[in-house]
Amino acid sequence: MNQIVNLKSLKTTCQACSLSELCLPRSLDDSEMVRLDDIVQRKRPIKKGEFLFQVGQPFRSLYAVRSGSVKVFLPTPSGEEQIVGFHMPGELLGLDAMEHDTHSCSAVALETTTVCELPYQNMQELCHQIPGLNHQFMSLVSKEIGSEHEMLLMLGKKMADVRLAAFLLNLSCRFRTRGFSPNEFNLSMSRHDIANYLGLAVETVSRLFTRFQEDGILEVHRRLVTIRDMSKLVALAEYAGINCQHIKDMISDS
Amino acid sequence: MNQIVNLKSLKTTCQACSLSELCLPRSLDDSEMVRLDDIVQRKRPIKKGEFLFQVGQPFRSLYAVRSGSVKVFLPTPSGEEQIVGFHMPGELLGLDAMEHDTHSCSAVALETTTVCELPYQNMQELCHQIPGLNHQFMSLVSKEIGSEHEMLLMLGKKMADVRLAAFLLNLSCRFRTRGFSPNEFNLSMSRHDIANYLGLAVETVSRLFTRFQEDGILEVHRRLVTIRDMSKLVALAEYAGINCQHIKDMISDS
DNA sequence: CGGCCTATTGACGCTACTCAACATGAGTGG
DNA sequence: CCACTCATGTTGAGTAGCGTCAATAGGCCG
Repeated sequence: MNQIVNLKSLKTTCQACSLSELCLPRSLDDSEMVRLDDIVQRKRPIKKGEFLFQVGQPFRSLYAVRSGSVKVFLPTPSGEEQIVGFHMPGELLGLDAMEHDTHSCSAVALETTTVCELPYQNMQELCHQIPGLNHQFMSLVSKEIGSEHEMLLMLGKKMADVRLAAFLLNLSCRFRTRGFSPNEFNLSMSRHDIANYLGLAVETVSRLFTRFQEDGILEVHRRLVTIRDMSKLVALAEYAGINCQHIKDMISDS
Repeated sequence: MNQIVNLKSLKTTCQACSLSELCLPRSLDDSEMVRLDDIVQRKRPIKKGEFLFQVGQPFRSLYAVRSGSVKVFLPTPSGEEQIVGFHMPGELLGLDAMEHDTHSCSAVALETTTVCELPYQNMQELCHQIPGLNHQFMSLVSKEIGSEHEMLLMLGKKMADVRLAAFLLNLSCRFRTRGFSPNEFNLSMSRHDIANYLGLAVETVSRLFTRFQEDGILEVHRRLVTIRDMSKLVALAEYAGINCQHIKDMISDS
């Protein structure tokens, strides 16, 4: 049964993909989408812990997450790692490798994950032929830079609770955009990963989760997070200077 | 006299520009460079403290720094700011605005600065016509993402001294690339800016500068920094996982 | 010369890290 | 099916690093 589903999803075209509005196909017409679809290589699902690419490997393709999630990190000489991002369906990976011809970071699946592979050479040619695709590509690249700016902002203004709040809100938004509940979701990453990403110790993250529960902000069971008081979470994150207007709008709408 | 020099530099073409190897013209042939040159608008110098663009303003152009330096920051609702980067000659600004049609950050000159304005519309067209330009553009964008990853790595691994060391090394490299001394340079930004950028308090930065002097690593007079012991600085920065191999090579060469 | 801004230095307190023990759940093999 | 192990997460105690507050020094400009 599972296999049938997987085979089916392997055949999914860009036209039929529910992520097309988030991903590269956005604003392409049918014939253009077919041409994009032609260069997309849909790979078999990769399991939790498998690498999509590793630092130093030759750069050939960009990847778009189709399902599951991926963490991207820089390994340090001391054998540790610094996570620079978590990627959800519809998001592009490997953008930092276009400068050189090798990957400057590694990407590993946090759960069973499927991706679309976009050979860079073909992408370049197609972007040349389809201005709309080029534009959308630049848009996604620009978005990546923007979200990293936001991350820098967060890491710059210390305060652990603010960082975690902003992180959770960010996830909440991204789940909502993808049609999932913004108030209840499963974290695909470990506490260790969260701590690493936010520049905190694991223990601090753990303590914050319990404190947020005591304050009635969250309910947490293992990796299942339920946001009980969105406004408190927003108030915390706003302290970091994160722009939460769209979330506030969402709250008042409901 | 000054005015004559300025007028002269205002007329500088991409072909004659000493930064062409760092900037967009790289790897373009003569005729292509002329076409790029045609769309470049060279603006009068902007003075220290003047804005190149501000958050919320409509996005029309990218900017390449020609001389001087620029700080880019996100203003927070609380009236503070988070600096996300300092830009030196040959570097592009405004990349994060391509997603929307408004700037998502502000850019202000740290000293008297000249920039080349690249109307985005024209850039897109020209990139379409000149694949080499498009490639170099993507390269610079990719480089931007890469350097922000490095920044995230630095802010993630705390330790104030390591951050400052990595920051100074980064500047040193960039000065060297531009033909200036990697061992002695003027900081165009205030201690306040450095602290903000590195996620530290001004006092901590100040204390670190004195400590680095006591340790014989630096000599600091106001904003003039002289690196006395590059290897110690590298040792500190490497602790952060910053890849310093190219700097080590440079040291052994000299 | 006086005012202002930037930078430095000192004293103190708090946040978050470290070390350590313990709890819980998942996966494995008998 | 249960006991075992390992990975993951939680909680506690102690501490160090860095931020905050405050005072002072030095440079720049009118």
